[in-house]
Amino acid sequence: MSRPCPQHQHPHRLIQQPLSDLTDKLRRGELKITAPRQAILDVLRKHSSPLTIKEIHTSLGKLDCDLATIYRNMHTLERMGLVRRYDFGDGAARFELSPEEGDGHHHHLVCTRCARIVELDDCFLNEFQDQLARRHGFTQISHRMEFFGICPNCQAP
Amino acid sequence: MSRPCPQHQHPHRLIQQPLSDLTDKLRRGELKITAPRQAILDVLRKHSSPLTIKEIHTSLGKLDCDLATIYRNMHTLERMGLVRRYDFGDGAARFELSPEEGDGHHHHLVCTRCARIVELDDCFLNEFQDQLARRHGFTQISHRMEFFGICPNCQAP
DNA sequence: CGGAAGATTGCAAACCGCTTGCATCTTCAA
DNA sequence: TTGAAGATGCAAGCGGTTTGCAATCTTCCG
Repeated sequence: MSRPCPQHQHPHRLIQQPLSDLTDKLRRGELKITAPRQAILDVLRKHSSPLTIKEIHTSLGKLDCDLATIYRNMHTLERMGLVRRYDFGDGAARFELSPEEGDGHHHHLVCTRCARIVELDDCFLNEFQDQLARRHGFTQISHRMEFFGICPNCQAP
Repeated sequence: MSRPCPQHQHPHRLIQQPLSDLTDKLRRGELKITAPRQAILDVLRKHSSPLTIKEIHTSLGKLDCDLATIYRNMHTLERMGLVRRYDFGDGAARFELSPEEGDGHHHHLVCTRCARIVELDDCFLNEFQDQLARRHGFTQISHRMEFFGICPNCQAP
């Protein structure tokens, strides 16, 4: 069922291609960029929406590798800054390159009928978030925010 | 392992005790308030934080009932206004009485080390949310927002 | 160069949250 | 009284995720 993973030929070959601007962090860490990892990052970079493991696996195409490998690598990449999201309501984790902080931080508007996702480009919560941290004595503060509704296509005529 | 459910004695007895202010909706609907449902609502009313199914099941104590019954009732109660949340990062759904809209709408600040949850009492997103709906043509819009950080107790000295 | 130690992967089994099919029981209405 | 509708317990099943293990590859050190 699963075709041979290219990993079999060159398992730990260090790949020196530049990563996306969002993944400089990854380079700074001591992470070996193996073929499956490179392929996973390529898929994530190609899509603007957060992807499930299954979607990533499907998108790998010829670079197909074992599901367990993807799951394990998502944990590894998460430690390096990848964002894991559970907020889409179906119980499956979704991943995206954009870090919670800094440039590229954004939120989504999700249609609850057809699952269409609209990217929102500005986040206005930084100041409020900082106030919150001071008020409650929290550090390393971050947030998640998603909007839900019914998109124009899905509204009954 | 599971002790006999009290349901066995009085399965569909209508219980007429007043529900919490948040659950007037439930009364208006045509929902039979059975013993397991009453017990579940009691547990939710006793806790200020959103609870997982497992936590609810544990809290039921002597009113213990089958897990499948809780799962089924959560769907039923959800249709009546109960709020299901997936935004706590472990993939398990959590439930709370407060509805998404109207009075009682609020968000949380979660400690990522000890899971302590701080309730935040004001939500300032309604106006922004309405703008968003107009701009993208969405209807029935709602949102989820959670903050994460490390609480004072968990910060290294 | 050779070989040990560590990292990564594929495979299969297990785990966990959740759902569903079925028999049983209660309620409610005819 | 009788039958339909709804709720529950039980057990099996499903999908997403994790884990144990052996094999393979890289790195490092003698």
